[in-house]
Amino acid sequence: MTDNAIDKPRARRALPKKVRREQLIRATMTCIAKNGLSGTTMAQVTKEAGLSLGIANLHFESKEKLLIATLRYVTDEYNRGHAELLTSDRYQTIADKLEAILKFDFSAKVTEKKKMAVWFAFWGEAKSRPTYNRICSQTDFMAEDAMSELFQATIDEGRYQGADAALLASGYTALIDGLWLNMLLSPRHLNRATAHQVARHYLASAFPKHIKLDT
Amino acid sequence: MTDNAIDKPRARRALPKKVRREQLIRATMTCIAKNGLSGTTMAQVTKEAGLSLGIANLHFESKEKLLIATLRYVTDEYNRGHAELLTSDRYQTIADKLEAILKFDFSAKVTEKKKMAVWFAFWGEAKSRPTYNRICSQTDFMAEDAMSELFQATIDEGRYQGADAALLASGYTALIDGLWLNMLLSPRHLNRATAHQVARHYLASAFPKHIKLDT
Amino acid sequence: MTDNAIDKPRARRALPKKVRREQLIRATMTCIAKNGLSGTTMAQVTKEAGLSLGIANLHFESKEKLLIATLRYVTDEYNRGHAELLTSDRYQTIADKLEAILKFDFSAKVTEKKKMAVWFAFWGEAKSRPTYNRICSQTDFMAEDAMSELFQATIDEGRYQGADAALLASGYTALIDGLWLNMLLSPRHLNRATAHQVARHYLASAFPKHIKLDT
Amino acid sequence: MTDNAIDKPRARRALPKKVRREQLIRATMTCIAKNGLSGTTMAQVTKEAGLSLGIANLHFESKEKLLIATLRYVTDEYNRGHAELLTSDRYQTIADKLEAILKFDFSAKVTEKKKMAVWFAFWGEAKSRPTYNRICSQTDFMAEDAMSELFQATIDEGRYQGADAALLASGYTALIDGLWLNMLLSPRHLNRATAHQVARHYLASAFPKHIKLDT
DNA sequence: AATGAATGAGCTTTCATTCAT
DNA sequence: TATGAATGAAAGCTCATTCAT
Repeated sequence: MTDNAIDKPRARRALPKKVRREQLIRATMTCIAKNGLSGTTMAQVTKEAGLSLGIANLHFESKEKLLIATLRYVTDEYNRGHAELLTSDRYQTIADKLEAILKFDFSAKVTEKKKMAVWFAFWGEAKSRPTYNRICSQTDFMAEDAMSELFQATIDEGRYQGADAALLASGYTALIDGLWLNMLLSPRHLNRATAHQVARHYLASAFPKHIKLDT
Repeated sequence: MTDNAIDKPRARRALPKKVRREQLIRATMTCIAKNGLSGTTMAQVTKEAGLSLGIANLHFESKEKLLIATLRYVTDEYNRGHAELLTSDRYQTIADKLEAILKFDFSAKVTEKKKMAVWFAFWGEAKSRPTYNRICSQTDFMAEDAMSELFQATIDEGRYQGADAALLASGYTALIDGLWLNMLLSPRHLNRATAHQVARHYLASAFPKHIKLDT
Repeated sequence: MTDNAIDKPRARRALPKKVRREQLIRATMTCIAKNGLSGTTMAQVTKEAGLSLGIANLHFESKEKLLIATLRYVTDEYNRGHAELLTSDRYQTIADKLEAILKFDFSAKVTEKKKMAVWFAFWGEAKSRPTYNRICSQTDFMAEDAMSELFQATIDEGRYQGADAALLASGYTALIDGLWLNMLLSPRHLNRATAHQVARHYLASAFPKHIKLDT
Repeated sequence: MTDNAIDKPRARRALPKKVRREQLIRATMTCIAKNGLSGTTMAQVTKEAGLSLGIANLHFESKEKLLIATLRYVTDEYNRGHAELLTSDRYQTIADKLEAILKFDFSAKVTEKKKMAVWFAFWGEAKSRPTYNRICSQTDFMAEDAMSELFQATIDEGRYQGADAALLASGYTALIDGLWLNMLLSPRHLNRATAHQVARHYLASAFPKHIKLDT
């Protein structure tokens, strides 16, 4: 109702499907952040988008599909960013890559309130919704697997005795999830900088030769 | 004694009330775990409890209050257990206490699926529901504060150079939250034993003199 | 909205399920007669019954089930009446029974406008709705079979040469259906008495020894 | 000739219009047969016709008008065929004409499933839709009147004592309607040949000198 | 003349809540 | 205290119709 409703009065302008879809997904994100998953109605979403009630069903068939598209929008973005970063040859050293990951995981884009709100709203329902669970879990698995590989390379390079890449990756993933959750719900108590530092500590204590505490 | 005799008539009426409330709260937990927060209806809950539809409103006034009572039931139990453990003089050493905390946080009782499902269901909605947020956050804060104190004592005792108790507590809390979340949603991928081990690693790497890896 | 809404203002009186169901079915019949099948809405039906909107779904689960219950109410009544008549030992002779059938098929109760309207409303949709088709067809089949038997007995008794009971029954059923349809839609052009006479002619020309034209 | 040359530019525009209308009407018939009257949507009809959604409103103004045009298409065709047949001087004798009527009423063209489905779909709603009723009834009246005349001629010619042309016509019309209905809804139980035979019996028993049973 | 994205009234359905019993 | 039939606001969805292109 605020940002997106630029040309409200009788827009009636046919826009490309992709544009409308994104418009609606963004409105959905705003509504979920504001009112939660169950508190989000089609009427709200379309009003937020400055469009008519029927449009959401026209482009997404059902509320459920709109919600899933919204979740996918957020997870895909993360997955893409994460994968790009890990496969990029921009980073000369493993240490650089680890730093980049940390930076990415606590970047403004990734930790945008709206996105994290969407993320956790779905996670909260995931126990009873296999589809949500699948999408959320898959994102976690992919990230964890990728991190596990990177950690193994780090261990090999640094000759860290007795370090277990899989276990460390499991911990890193959980730590990130937990930090995001706490940042989202108690931003005054845990801000981005602190959360970043906490995660850095985790890596620094595992890979002291690669990650230093003072940035 | 006379106390009992006097109280009995009252107790007869008072006890059932408490029993009914707990009966309904337990049914609510089951329903939330099965159908999610928004998918839980008064009809389901009362059926699950084997009671009549009207009873829930009679004892809790509204669905919202029943839900909050259910959340409180879970968080209170954790808080009580956690506080008891930390203030107990059962544990001779700090190391024992740290071990006890780990054991507690991954005990069968605390990580019971039903309870964690309730926990995260409310967390998912917390962004848009101040009341839920308050209850969930408060639990986290209390735990984190207590852990911070314990970690400080550990640091003092172990003369861990440059260790930051608050930061470690922040990380521990986030890690626990993240591990619970992953245990709940991907139990096949992360079981209790592994999660426990991951958390132990975290503490072991921070306090190597107190926590050893091989248990 | 007229007949049934006797105690409209806040009835709130819990009535036996059977009573409510019949109340709703009768209201549905009225609405179908007035507005057609597709023109009948839950809001109309419940208003007609003088009840609240939600009540229909409470007692019938869905609109579709209410409609089917309404159809069944009409067909069952006909089936029961027809079967009773044919198995009754009230009638001394076959001729009496044939007369009774005629009388029944054009009785005020059977040819009540509301009922015939319901009947044909469903018949009109039956082509695309297997459930409607099944119920309507079954009613026709049962009547036709019963008539075929009765006609055979008539033929045997009257020694009507070359008469085919099945064919006559097929014709009688079709004739009745067609007469009802025309009575319903053009009551000024075809009234009950005339329709009755037309059917009587049909039987009289087939079984002149049993049925006479002048009644 | 010059006529053609002049008309062509006009014809080019005029013809497509008529073609489009018929194209849409045929698509509507298919949809009604498949999905019923209420189940037929503009989107379906235009898709079935392979045209764009907006086109139906362009050519028919509203769905209601398209539906009525479709009904008229079917009834007009019947009316025209019936009238042509009755006024034709192709038939030498009254008996021939009666035979021709029978043949026509059970011809493949008239009893085409799609057409009968349309017919009865409208009949089912006719009780609550005066326009539908008028069109359906008028068709019946016209046929009945014409048959009444023909039957009178038959009676006169055959000197059938006590026969009532109007009553017989009323019965014939109802019988045809009923047979069509049963053919449509239970084709396995009543096929065209049998229905034809039933109707033949009706005429044969009324006019034995004109219509014989063995064809 | 043709398109199809956009609109929004109107429908069925759900369900927290009420209250006569 | 307990019941569950009854209520009605609010939700998702459908679809005839409109109109910029």
